Amino acid sequence: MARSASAMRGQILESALRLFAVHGFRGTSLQDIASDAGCSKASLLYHFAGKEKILTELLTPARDALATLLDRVAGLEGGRLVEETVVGYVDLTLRFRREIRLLFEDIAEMSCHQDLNVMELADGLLDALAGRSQRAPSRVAAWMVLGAVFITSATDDEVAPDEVLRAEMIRSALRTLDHTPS
Amino acid sequence: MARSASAMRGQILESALRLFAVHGFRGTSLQDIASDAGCSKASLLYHFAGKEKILTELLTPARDALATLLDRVAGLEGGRLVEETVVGYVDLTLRFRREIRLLFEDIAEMSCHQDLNVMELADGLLDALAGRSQRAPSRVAAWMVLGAVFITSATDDEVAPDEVLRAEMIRSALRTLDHTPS
DNA sequence: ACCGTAACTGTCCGATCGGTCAGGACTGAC
DNA sequence: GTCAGTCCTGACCGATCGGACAGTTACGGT
Repeated sequence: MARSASAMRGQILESALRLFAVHGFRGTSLQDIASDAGCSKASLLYHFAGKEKILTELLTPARDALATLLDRVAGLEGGRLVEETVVGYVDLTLRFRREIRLLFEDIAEMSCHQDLNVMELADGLLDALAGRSQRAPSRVAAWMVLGAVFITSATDDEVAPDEVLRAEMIRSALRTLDHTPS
Repeated sequence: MARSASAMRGQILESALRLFAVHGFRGTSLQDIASDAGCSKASLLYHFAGKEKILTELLTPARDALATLLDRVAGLEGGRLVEETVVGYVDLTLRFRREIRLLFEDIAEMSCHQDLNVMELADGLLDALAGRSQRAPSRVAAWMVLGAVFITSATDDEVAPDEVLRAEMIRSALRTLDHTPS
């Protein structure tokens, strides 16, 4: 029995992060976390005020890191601003990969579980976007376009009128893919 | 009372799509849908074998449209392939905007509900990525980079080694933002 | 040795949710 | 009129989940 407060807390957070990243937040019960961490459910609620507080504590470091990045680039402008922001943001997402994954797991599980097998189609789309290339740069760029268009289309309409949004999404996507217009 | 089978079914699907897009799939109960559609929960389960079947029927048109697109570009290659795929994919996401939104609502709700207010930070990040510009093209491109990096970092590691992934994400993101390296 | 306190647990609870079921209401065919 | 079949419902059920609480165990200071 981990008789140190911080030891058990750490164990709980570790188990929660792993389980959340596999089954999603809503798909993981307190009992699941407790079993994995090797303690009782009541012990969870002794260390954390509630299930959401566990998630909060899990995501706080990422939030703080993002805030720090924004502070750092606050004084910059022009090319330096964009470059520093992009590099910082990429590094940040890679560092907090598991945290981001847990946010997506609910979607992934939802898309797969149905009879409609979306994953197979996503592979085909990825292939086409990469121009059937298997090279890593092409694959990465294809993934980025897939995610970019997907998220942007879910954006509030107020960002841009539909026609502008459409045109810019297409142009930006082609730029991402390093596609020189014919 | 809609005494026609198809009328009630349509009403249920419409209510479900709207509620799912606001509260997410898991955040919407059968009772919620029934109340909104103006029928009993039991009536839902008369028309649909289960909650998941409602989601399936809601997402099937989008799935089919994607499959059709992939079929259409199956014979193409090179520049034509990429262009057709991008345009088709963008049009498709815009057409099924609400369906996509429902997939993201679980994430959005999770990110907002906490004390950690991520949305405010996301605004700041968007601003920086857009180089503080308020022009629609810059804003759209910034949104795309935000989504692209976010999703790609959650990707399976097998797509590319971390260092390659990092370098390509940065380069692709800067291309997306139409940023000419200094 | 004693005691206060932190760490931990078993047990119970209310709420909610997805789903079942027997039966009522309506409609069209004959 | 009646009968079959579709449409719809109220009531109920089992399971699960997040959370509350009283009580127990272990430990550190004195």
